[in-house]
Amino acid sequence: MSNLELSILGQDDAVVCCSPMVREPLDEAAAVDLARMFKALSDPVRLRLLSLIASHEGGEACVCDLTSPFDVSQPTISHHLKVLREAGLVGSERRGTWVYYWVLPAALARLSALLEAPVGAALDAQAVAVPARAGGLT
Amino acid sequence: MSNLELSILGQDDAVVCCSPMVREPLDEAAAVDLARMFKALSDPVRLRLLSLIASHEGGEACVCDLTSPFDVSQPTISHHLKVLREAGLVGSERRGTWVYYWVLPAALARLSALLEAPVGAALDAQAVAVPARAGGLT
DNA sequence: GTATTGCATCGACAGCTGTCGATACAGCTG
DNA sequence: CAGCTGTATCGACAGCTGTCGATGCAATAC
Repeated sequence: MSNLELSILGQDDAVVCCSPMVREPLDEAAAVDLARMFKALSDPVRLRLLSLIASHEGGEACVCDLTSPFDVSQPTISHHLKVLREAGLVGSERRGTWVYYWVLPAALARLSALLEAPVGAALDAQAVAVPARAGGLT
Repeated sequence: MSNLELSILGQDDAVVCCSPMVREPLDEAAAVDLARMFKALSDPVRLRLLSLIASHEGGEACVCDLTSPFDVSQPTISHHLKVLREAGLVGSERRGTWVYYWVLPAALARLSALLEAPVGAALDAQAVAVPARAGGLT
């Protein structure tokens, strides 16, 4: 990974943020970047981990809180947490004996905004699931 | 998969919808279900396909429009479209010679809502990325 | 009918992913 | 110091994923 995390975390340029993909096609670089984040969300254990962390008191949880709810081994949980961290979705820090994880809301917000459909246009498109205007496509 | 798609599409029960995972931990069933959708978004080609479809005139696009922008073969595009379809993210229909795909906004909205952080609470949590309350942890 | 075009499916294969047990490391306790 | 507990890393391995060329099927054109 090296400094890959930084490039992910430091993403404040508006290239991707706040421009739902419904508006204009994603360029390849943005797609690669976003796909990496979605891939981190593509596992049930990681999704539950994320929600456990996010919903935990204080917005953070130590690994000791995150291992028992699952049927998988501790190394596996540690692996999944690493994936979430390298995707820029969570932050972590050791405090004494325990390591704490917390969600990085900006990352979730970025993904959420991307998927956020401009309700007007998009819903119209679905309402006419079989658009009558097929004529314009020939 | 068989009729698995239906169970995804027919999801109007409020179990998952509109309850961001920040509020309460996801149960395993919901996590498995959502992970399947995120997995469909976890590939750069599929993300770009989705945005090409969504941003295309009329909210739909035929496969002929979707093959040329990529460096991968036509069977590969077809495969990715199948993944998106089976994840319940897009719909498709053959009309004459061409097959058209369109985005299912409800599915995107569901994922978007899930990731939508209750800005107040979550941002607080990040603001204190190194919480001052570490004292309670020793 | 045959030929052609658009798209899907098949079979194969390299590479990635999730999982485990074993082990190493960090920090507390005595 | 030694011992213990909480996490991370390592190495291995089965299974999944993305990709391809070849092929099949559907609809139009001739």
